[in-house]
Amino acid sequence: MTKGRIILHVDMNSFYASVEQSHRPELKGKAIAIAGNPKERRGIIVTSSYEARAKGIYTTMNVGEAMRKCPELILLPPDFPKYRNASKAMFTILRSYTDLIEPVSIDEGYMDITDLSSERHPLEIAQEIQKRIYNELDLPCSIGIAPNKFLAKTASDMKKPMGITILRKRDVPSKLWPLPVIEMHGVGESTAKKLASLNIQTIGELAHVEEYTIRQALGKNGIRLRARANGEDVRKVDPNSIYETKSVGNSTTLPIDETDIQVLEKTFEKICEKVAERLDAKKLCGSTLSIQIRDADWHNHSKSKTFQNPIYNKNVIYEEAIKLFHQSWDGAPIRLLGVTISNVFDRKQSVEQLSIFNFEQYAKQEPIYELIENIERKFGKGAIQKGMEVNKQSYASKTSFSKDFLEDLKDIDSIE
DNA sequence: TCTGGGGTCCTAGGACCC
DNA sequence: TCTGGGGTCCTAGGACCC
Repeated sequence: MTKGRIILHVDMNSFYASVEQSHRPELKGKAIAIAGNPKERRGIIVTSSYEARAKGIYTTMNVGEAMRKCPELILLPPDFPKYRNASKAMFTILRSYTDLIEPVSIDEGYMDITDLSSERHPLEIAQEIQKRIYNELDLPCSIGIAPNKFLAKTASDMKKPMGITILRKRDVPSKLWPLPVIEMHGVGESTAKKLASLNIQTIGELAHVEEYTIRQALGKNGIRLRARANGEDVRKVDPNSIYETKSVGNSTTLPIDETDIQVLEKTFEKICEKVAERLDAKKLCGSTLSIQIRDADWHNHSKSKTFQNPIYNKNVIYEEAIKLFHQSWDGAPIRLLGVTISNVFDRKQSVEQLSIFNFEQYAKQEPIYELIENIERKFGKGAIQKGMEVNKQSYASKTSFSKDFLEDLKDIDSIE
């Protein structure tokens, strides 16, 4: 029997819009929205104030349409550094209570306050946190208090803005079960449709569905959703999850559905540069590269390749991305292009994982001396000169460095 | 209501190994 | 010569979330 936990979910209310209003008080009480460039088709509403929402403005809405619907709407371009600062300040307040904090996005996070609750009532703690975020940062938030993450998240959603909601396990039948299943986190349009075909409309009906039935329809995910519908969730609050990046990507919607290869290649160049920049900032590299293509009808295609050695250099990423693109593009107009590096890990570890097979990929990214140094650090001094042998199981064969190899190294030097 | 850009996790089939 | 079952890795695509 595991001990019961007390989890808070802190959710900032219309975060970007609230940050703007806190910086410019004259915007308070007005319909404002953070949006991309209205002249471009990718100009959409990212966040809007509650005043704007009251007039029918919602996230992903096209800016042009939003202005038609609400002519007095004040549009602001996103200012991410500003939002990141506000986010940091918010988490600093949370961290003054416990280190058991798991940020899930820029504007929300979980706290495990089990150990604090022996001295103070959780509600009192939540009230103080909410008050501090409001008084010190001038930002509203909602907080959910529950025995697990799912219920805490659900609770924080129940009263907005500036709400605090307690959701106990015993409240599940009365408060959760009557709600339509689409309200549940983890249930989107597609899952709701499948559930509807099983005659499941409410969370209560999902909670009581037969195991075999739900597994047939939704697999492992169905079993998990059913557990959540019963208020069960065993996930721990994990403070390290933010440090465990799985992938780094960048994508862009083109101004028009594009077929011009020169424009597409230029776009890839920019995207790859951004990906490389962000990998640099995080000191990461990754062994899998994928490209995304979205066509005019919103059909997505992806092509990916996994390399023996990790990549991170912008030129290498670009070269390989273009190769994948030419292998998969049929010439149809393209709406969106994207590039993602996954299977990422710390660049320091890349020496450890350095494979001599197909190592040119790696060599192109490293100044020549650093490469030799890395190889010798891993395989011992003089390894290259000796023409060492490396056994690679998956190929069940051996290879060795030769004089030719060393000649090749010289050429690689010319690559920036 | 016609949809940006950042992600995560899951599934299913095929290749390959033991 | 024809055959099983388990495990891992890779690829393509889908669903979901903020």
